[in-house]
Order: sequence, then structure tokens, then C-alpha cells
Amino acid sequence: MSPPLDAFDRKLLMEIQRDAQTPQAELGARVNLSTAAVNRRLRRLAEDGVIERYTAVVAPDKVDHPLTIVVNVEVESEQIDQLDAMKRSFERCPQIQQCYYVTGEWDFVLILAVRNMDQYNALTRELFFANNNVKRFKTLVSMSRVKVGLEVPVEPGE
Amino acid sequence: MSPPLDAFDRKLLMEIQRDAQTPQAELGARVNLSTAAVNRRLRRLAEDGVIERYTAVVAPDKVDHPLTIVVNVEVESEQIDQLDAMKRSFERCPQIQQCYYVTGEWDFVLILAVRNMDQYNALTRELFFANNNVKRFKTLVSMSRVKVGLEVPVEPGE
DNA sequence: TCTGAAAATGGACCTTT
DNA sequence: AAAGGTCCATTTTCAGA
Repeated sequence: MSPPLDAFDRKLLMEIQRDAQTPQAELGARVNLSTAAVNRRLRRLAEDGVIERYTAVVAPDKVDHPLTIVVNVEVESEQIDQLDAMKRSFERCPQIQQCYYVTGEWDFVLILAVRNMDQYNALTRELFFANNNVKRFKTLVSMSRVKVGLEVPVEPGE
Repeated sequence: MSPPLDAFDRKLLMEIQRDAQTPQAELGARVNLSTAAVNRRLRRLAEDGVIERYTAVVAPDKVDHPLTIVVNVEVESEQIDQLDAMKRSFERCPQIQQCYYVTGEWDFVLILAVRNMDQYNALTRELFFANNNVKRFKTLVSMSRVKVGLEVPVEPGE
């Protein structure tokens, strides 16, 4: 189906993760390919789902969402349909940037961007208190976003 | 310095968070603005740091990093220089996508993308066991990435 | 807001392996 | 066949009037 990534693909992925606006000609110069070849590869990487999407990263504090909050959630029941319903409610909530279903002491880890504590408290009621499949949750308020990104390491290899 | 965002800015930000490749002409059609106006606004938003950067989101499993791991870390000492050193070591580690310094039971929350458990164990040694300012850490392995993004809600308001 | 130049993208076509 | 390169048309960006 999708051929394995070669060294060119990997370099391109590293570059466009750092800056998706780099012109294809510039990318070509960096990896030693013609712009046409770069163009073809990028299109293929997108078609194959290696590149999921292109996005602008917005500074939360500049758009009045200065508060980052991490929430651990434990559920009552791990029945599939219960879990699915919960996942959907998390997906739908715009303030939830990320939701991971995890093993261990907790079942979900959420990352939220909110306007203030009032908004978080309101969400807390909607998402957790109103949901009787939530056994307990723990709030960790972020004082500093030390590193924030979605970059995946792409080794030069092969 | 930077004038507050108006309704046009907000709509544009929503759009380009969803798809940063949307042509400015198309954006203009959606928000009811000429392409030139869109162009000026996007440039200004970037200059003002509202748009931090443009990036391609890569599927971790397609580049051999199928494992997402959340780690909670508690430190021994919260002395500034100790903390700074720790933050820098987290920033430098390419497998660490995100690092939040938080209040509460834990001091740091990390999100990692790794190739496999062996790689995680190795990182664990470098980052935690080799650092005597790490009191303890807890690993939460993600079984499913329910929602992953950095989108910040930008209300239509103003 | 409109117009036009410059830049970037992406297809056609030919060549190499 | 699969992938690269060159060339060219189209699209997009972006500045000046």
C-alpha cells in the first residue's frame, strides 16, 4: 500500500513539522531534490496519512485562554458503550485539546485550554459531575507551558 | 501594541487552526473579506505572535512512534536553578512533545511519543533515574489517542 | 478594494534506473 | 514501473495605487 519512507521523506517531514510554510523550492534545496519531486512527495505523504493535516498553532493567552489544565479521570465502568460515550463528550468539548485513554491508576488524561477558573469549574460540572460514570478526577493546573507541540521524532535512518 | 482581535480575526484563526492550507481567497469568501484583507490580517496575527507557527501534524504510528505515554514527575527540590535545568532537559528531548509545570500532587506532566517500551525505558533512565532531583514518577501508557490537537477555542465574540 | 507583479504550486512530458 | 528533472500553466500571495 504505502511504501516505506526513505531518507528524503524523513527529512521533509522534519522540516515541515518545524515550519509548514517553507516553500517547496527551499525544501528541495535542503534535502537535495527538485521542487517537483518535493511536491510529489508531500502530496503522497498527505494521501498516505503520514501528514495528517496542516495547522496554525495559536498562542492560547493571546486569545484569552491563558489557563492550561491537566485532568486525570477515573471511570466507574469500562464498558465499551460507556467509554465511547465519554470519549465522544470529550471530543466534542472545544476546550479539550487532547484526550488520552490510558492504563494504570487513571483512565483518561485530558489537556484543556480555558479562559479562567470559572470556565473550568463550569466544564467540570458538565463533563464530570453530570456524568455518573466518572468515579473521580484530579485537576493539575499548569503554571508554565514548558514545551508544547505535536512533533514526532523522525530519524534520518533508511 | 497589538490591537484586540475582532470578529474577522477570530474567524480566520478558527479556520486556519482547522486547515492552515486554505487559500486566502477561500478564507476571504468564508469570512467575507477580500483576499488582500485576509493577507494583511494573517501577517499581522503572525507578527503579533497570535499565530505562533505553522506546522504539519504527522501521524506518529506512520513514522514508527506508535506509543504515546503520559508521565507525571515529582521533584525533590523546587529551587529555580534545579527546575530550570530539568525544564531544559525535557525541552531538549525530542520524544517529549509536551511538558507542563503544574501545581498539586505532581510537578511536571510530560507527553511522549516513543517507538517502543525499550526506548521509553532508556529515556526513563536518562531523564529520571540519572537525575537525582527526580523524587518519583508515574507512567501512564496511552491505549488510544482519543483526541489530539493544539487548537484553542476562539469565540466569535467581540 | 482593485490590479498586477512575483512567488509558489502542481501537471505534462521526457529521461534514468 | 517508479521516481527524478525540466519546463510551463495555473494558482496564490502580497505590495502599491
